[in-house]
Amino acid sequence: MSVVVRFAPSPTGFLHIGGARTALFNWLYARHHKGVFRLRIEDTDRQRSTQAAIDAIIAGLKWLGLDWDDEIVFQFTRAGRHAEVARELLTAGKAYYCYCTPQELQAMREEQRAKGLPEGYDGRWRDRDPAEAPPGVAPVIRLKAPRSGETVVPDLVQGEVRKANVELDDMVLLRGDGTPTYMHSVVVDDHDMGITHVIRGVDHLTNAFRQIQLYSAMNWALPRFAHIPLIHGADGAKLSKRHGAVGIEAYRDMGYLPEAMRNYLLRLGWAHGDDETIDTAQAIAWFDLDAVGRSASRFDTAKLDNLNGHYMRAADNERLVALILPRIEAGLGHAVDATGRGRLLKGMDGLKLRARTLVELADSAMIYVRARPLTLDQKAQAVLTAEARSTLSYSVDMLMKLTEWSAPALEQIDRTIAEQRGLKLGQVAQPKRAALTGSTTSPPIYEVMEILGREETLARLRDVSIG
RNA sequence: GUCCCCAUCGUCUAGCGGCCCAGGACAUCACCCUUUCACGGUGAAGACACGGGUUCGAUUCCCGUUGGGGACGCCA
Repeated sequence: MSVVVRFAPSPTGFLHIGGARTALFNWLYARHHKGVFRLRIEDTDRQRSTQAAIDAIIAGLKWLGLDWDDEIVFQFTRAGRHAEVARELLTAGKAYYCYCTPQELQAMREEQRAKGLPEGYDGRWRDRDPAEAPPGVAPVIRLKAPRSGETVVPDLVQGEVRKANVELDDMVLLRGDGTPTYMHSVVVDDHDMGITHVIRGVDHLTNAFRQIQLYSAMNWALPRFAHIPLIHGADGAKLSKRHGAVGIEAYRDMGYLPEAMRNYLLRLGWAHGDDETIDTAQAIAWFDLDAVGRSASRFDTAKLDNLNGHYMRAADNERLVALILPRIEAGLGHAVDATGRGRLLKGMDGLKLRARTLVELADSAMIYVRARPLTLDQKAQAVLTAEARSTLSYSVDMLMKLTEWSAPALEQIDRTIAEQRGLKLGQVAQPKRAALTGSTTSPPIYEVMEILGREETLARLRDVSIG
């Protein structure tokens, strides 16, 4: 049997971390088994579904590099089919009209809770004659679920989870206005789309019981279920707006690489021995559901940062420059010219070794494109004492005589100066760093000088030297 | 409240009865490398929630307690 899985988000918000991980697991499972990964937008809630959310979800998946097969299925367009199945059930006596008003149901729940009973619809219209229907109430169609015995979810991750049927009530298939509920559409669509494996968050586990009852009523073969654990915030609570970034695109904006995100998300709830850095090709080769754990995990930015640093170091320099250029130009207030771009490209090797996010990378890259005179930060100013500035002006003289403008030659000059003046190399180099970058930390300063070029280097040095 | 699930270092996890006085990674600390900061290297500190069983032997199996999470909509 070839594998067909789906990611089925509801377009009521952006693609959050949990959804992204669910999508990733589905995608990996499909790719590993050479199956099909489908995307279905669950937009049956017309009030809350928005085009903006659909766009955000699609953009998020694309950014993460999770490509889906076939056309996207929009659940709402299938409402006719959903109603058809509900009517079929009605005809077969496996579903019935329920005329309860929302207020009535509300009162029912309150009473049950007060008595400590499990909450749910009590089935009062199950066998009642529709002739007794109160006027003016548009009935819903409910599934006539079994009242005894138990329903079992055979789950690839959770094992066999069982629940007594008395705990389950007759779920609504079609609303009073004739539109299908989520519970009903999911089953019909998964069946019609030939879904073989339903991989989703454990928050859907209890839904699975009711959905299985519907599969049984229709005599449809059950898909395999795999309910994966949830991702919590650093404080252990459910991921929410309080934790800052919620949408996956926020992580893109914070400067994370999609491959780093994939690797990080993969390791949340799934492991392959002691392996940590797992690229996508390796993940596809290794991923399977049997290695998915059952306990929830917390989102840890520090580890994401570390992984991101790793993938940035491995990333192509041209790609990195392209990624940070918009941010750099925004900071500058104007476009970066060819000279600047050339410097950025040459500087990448030194820069990317020191950054954990693209934002940090862009910030540190500013040293190559900033206009003179540079603004010096506090520490840089402290380094540039009168003595340091005079040493600097001496080095300007030395540098002007230099014929070969290369990092090794530039370093040799400072070694000579240090020796002449009885200073440590750092005492000569650090003022240069301050003058050339406006800061006390940067890539190796001779590398910076080489990339900046003779003219720019000398100009920046003169800006702060004395004499 | 009812039902379901979970429980190894601060975090992510390995472990599927003896190889474990528990391994790796991130974070932390120290040292090395070094013109700064990183990277890299070496090392340190750091966990089987608790209580009962089962067993010759439990982190691993069973029960309970505690703690955490999830679900209880004509939302998805």
